[in-house]
Amino acid sequence: MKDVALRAGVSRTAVSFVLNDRHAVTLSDETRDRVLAAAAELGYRPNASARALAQQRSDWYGLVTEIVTAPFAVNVIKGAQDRALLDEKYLLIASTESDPVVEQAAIERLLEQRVEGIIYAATWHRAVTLPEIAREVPTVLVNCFDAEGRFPAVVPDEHAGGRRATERLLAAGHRRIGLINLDPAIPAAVGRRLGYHEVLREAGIAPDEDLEIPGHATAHGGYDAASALLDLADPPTAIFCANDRMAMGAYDAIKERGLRIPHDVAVIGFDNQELIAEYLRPALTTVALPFEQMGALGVDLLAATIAGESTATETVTVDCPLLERVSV
Amino acid sequence: MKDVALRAGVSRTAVSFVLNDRHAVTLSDETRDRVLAAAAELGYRPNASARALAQQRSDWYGLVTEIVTAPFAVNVIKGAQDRALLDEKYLLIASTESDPVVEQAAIERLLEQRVEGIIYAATWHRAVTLPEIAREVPTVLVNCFDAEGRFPAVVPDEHAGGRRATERLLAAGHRRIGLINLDPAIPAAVGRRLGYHEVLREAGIAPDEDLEIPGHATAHGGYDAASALLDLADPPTAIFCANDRMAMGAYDAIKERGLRIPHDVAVIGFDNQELIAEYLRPALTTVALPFEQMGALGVDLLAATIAGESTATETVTVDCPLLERVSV
DNA sequence: GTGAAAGCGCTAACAT
DNA sequence: ATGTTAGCGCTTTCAC
Repeated sequence: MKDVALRAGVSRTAVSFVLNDRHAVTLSDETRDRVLAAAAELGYRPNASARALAQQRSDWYGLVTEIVTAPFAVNVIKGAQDRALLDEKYLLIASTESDPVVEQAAIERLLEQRVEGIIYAATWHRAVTLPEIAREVPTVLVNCFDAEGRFPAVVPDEHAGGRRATERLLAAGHRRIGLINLDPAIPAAVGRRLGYHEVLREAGIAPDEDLEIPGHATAHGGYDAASALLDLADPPTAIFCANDRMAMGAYDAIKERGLRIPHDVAVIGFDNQELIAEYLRPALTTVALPFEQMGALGVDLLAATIAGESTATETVTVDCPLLERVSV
Repeated sequence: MKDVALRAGVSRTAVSFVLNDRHAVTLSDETRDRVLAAAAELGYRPNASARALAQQRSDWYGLVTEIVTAPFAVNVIKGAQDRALLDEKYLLIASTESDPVVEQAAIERLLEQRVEGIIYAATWHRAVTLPEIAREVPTVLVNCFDAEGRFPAVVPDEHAGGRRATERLLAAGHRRIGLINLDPAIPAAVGRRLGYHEVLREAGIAPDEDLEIPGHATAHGGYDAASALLDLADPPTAIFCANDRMAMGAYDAIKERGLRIPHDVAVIGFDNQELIAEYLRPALTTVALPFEQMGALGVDLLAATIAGESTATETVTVDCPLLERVSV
């Protein structure tokens, strides 16, 4: 920076002002141009650490997540990263491996880097408990929530998603709609099922216990559950699978019986796991979990929290859009 | 830090030494303990920026990749991150969106953060040309290579992978083996095909042009190609699909004809795209692209390059292991 | 509009 | 074994 000042024939102060677009003092355009030219010629590149030190502000957010398993995580990261960049904030990504010890160490590292806040993202919607040190800095939850509501959070609207899927099937003329659900203990299963019931009732259809199976959340589980459903004396003409992997298995069960999708049996999924939903034949209509958007909203919420514009316990609910393909 | 020194009743120098495990000077264990205790009590946390400034060393590597599309990217990130952590280096992840402008800006940002080196990872194996500024700092390529060989790189051994898949099919007794390949212009297609030919010839089987189809790299493409293959007068008894998505489509074509996998037709894939390979029914035997390992090796290579232990143009080739499931 | 000067938190000679 | 001291590159206040 000294070199730039020298070359432009001005003070370091002036350089600093120009480079940071400060208008506290007025600089002539000519001076500005000279400084900028000098910086360009010298290939000057500000040193982020020095700036962070001087300003006592890192311009970083930390994003902690179980990066391992999840194609989902990458979408949250992307959404958060893009949004953060708009504010010229950068994302430090730390993975927890779903291991409390690793997690603690990861957060510790973020704090050493003096992140201004933390976004804690889960790969499936659930309650989490953060290690105490996460409180040292503003923290928001994405796709998860604090059991005691101590952190702001952004979560998907499972309930509305369940409604949406069911409504779509109803709109296609189905009246006997099966539900292959997830582990009944998790928020996704509860919410989606609730929406399903609600919509059925509103349509004057009494939910039929036989049509609901809490499946094992894999293709195999979906296959087994769909087989059971299809072998019913009065089988459903449509199946709402609470995730795409199970829908994948359901496809096999349906095809095995010589039935056609969607002609004989309509299928609707949940998650929009693109590799599956898009490439299944026929392509799967499904309700999307908007991870990217959740990541972006997480950053928004974090920024608001840091700015003190958000109540400590605000929960943002985000809509799960329906992706129409051809399985309904 | 001053506070810690004060509390421990020693100099800041001593604190710095203890905290950094320096043995240049010998400190009594008692002093060490006192310092450590004071640091713990005060909840002292070193400031990474300050340290980076003072040491002129950031302890960071930059990882640039097209984070968007790829479930693959996440594995490279994981491998690189874990490996970097072993050296107490951290990863700054920047996404390019496959857009040169974004890419340039991303690298610029990394350089401002004074990363010590850059790992440039592609989501599919190909030649790339890096922006000039990437040369300002040691850079290695992962899953891609510089057309002019100016950067060290780690790439998968497509050729060996092609051999491995073909050998597996041969071992299962197949003699008529179809190949549904990728776009013939890309390294993956060239290498895998080469391996396939080689192994066939070694087994005394003349490659049959009819059995080779350059497919469109989607489930649809795989379906079409497999259909063509199966409708041949003398159809293959096994199909080597150059990626798992096409294998997914091939499954449909096979099942549609009332044939069973692997009994009537064996299928082997490539990529080990877990969502597909694992959940397909029957689960797909496939050759894995070891992204995680490539990420780790990328970090190794970068470390070596920085240390001056690597020739500028070294290319590390990494093996693609066979994952046995049940489709062969 | 400019320049001097202090300071951000830490490291590392060097002298003691 | 400990203290002193001079930076690292930048920001920011203040007097000019």
